[in-house]
Amino acid sequence: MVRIKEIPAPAVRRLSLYLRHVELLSGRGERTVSSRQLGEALGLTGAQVRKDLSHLGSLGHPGIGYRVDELIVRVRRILGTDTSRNVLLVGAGNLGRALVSHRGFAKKGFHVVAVFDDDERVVGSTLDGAAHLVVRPMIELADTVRKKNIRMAILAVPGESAQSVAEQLWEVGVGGILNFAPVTLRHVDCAIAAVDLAVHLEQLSFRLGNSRVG
Amino acid sequence: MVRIKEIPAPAVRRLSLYLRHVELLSGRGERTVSSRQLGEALGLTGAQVRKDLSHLGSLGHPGIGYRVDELIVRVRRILGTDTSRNVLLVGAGNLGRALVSHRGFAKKGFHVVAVFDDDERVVGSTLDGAAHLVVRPMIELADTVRKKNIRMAILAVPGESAQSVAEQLWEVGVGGILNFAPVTLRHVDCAIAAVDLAVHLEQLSFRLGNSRVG
DNA sequence: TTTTGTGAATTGCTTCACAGCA
DNA sequence: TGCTGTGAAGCAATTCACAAAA
Repeated sequence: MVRIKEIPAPAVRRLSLYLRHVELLSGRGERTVSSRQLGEALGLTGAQVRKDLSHLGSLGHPGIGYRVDELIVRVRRILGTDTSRNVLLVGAGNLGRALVSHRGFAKKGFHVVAVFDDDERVVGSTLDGAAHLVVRPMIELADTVRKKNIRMAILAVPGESAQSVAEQLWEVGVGGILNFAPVTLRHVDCAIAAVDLAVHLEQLSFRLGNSRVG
Repeated sequence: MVRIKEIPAPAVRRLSLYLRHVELLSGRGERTVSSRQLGEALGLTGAQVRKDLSHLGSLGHPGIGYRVDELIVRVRRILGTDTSRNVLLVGAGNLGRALVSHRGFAKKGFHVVAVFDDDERVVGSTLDGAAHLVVRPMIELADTVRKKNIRMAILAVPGESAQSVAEQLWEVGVGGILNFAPVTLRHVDCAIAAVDLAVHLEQLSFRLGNSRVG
């Protein structure tokens, strides 16, 4: 069987950034962009950009650069954002509520269509700025995932419950989890993206402590 | 001149995760942990853990493992979180407000001590759950940074204003920016950590589209 | 000219495997 | 025996540099 060459993980991460910038250029009416310009905008070399984009197949035009509309279509298809997706949220705390109304998700075609929490003080309440969403108890998870064809979840619960909720998500067939809880999720065979907000500040702190910045 | 060996960036990222897990173990009353156990908890090999920790100097005890209290002290010192730090927030929107009350920051010793926004509809208002914080106009930025000895900022403004705000932060002497805006910040000589929430969902989407997950 | 795509060279990270200590 | 620290090997990613296309 012919296997499509794997795209290296660091390259996939950068694809999102290329897309983001090229969408910006498109909004400004730009028609083409060179690897050099794209790199410049993101703090990368042109060679890096070309190598990354070469994974999508031959797409650039020698002497011209890349056509922004072609690039957008191609990268979206690879990332799977050429079509919109339903997403669910578990954890209706401060962070969870902010994420539901985050405009960046909708802009990329991710729609939060269900919210779950097991705290009976919030179950049944609606969310500010998203009044169509009522917080549901976890017991309804399986049902909703099936009915709304949900494959991705945002996990914004306390660290103590994160592992257990992740296992529930996996059991009902969710294939990808964006985890905001400060724990490493184990033994769930999903794609997992972890965002520990405090860890990011910690990383900045490290770089401040060891730098010639300033 | 003798130069301290640089710690590779991927190793520094993992140090935060080691610390997080070892703090958990400490809370459970564990006294020691082996590289194997630590790796197991984070999905890494023991060799990886040992190599990473070897950058901190010889710290483990052959036949025993690592003592959790020693490890905590040592990693915190390297990351610069052995002492607490004042942080400011720019952007009092939904996300910004959620971040101010994020308990994970305080747990790691990061205290949001000032909030700025240039929308006159929010300047002067206080934040739920943090009533001591009044939203200030950007004009007061320089003054506050100096008075409160602030070196790190959280940037939660719309993409359109992010670059300009970042430049202001840099000009008043902020050395590290945690950027939630969906743009790449350029021409500011600060340490920058970027968290584009939509990009993380996009990465999950990619992995779902190309996987044997499930 | 300008700019791509890509092998080759290089750099950097991870894994291996084992000597040495407790 | 159990476990660390670390050179050496292996693997992966980045950068170089240039032929080819417009």
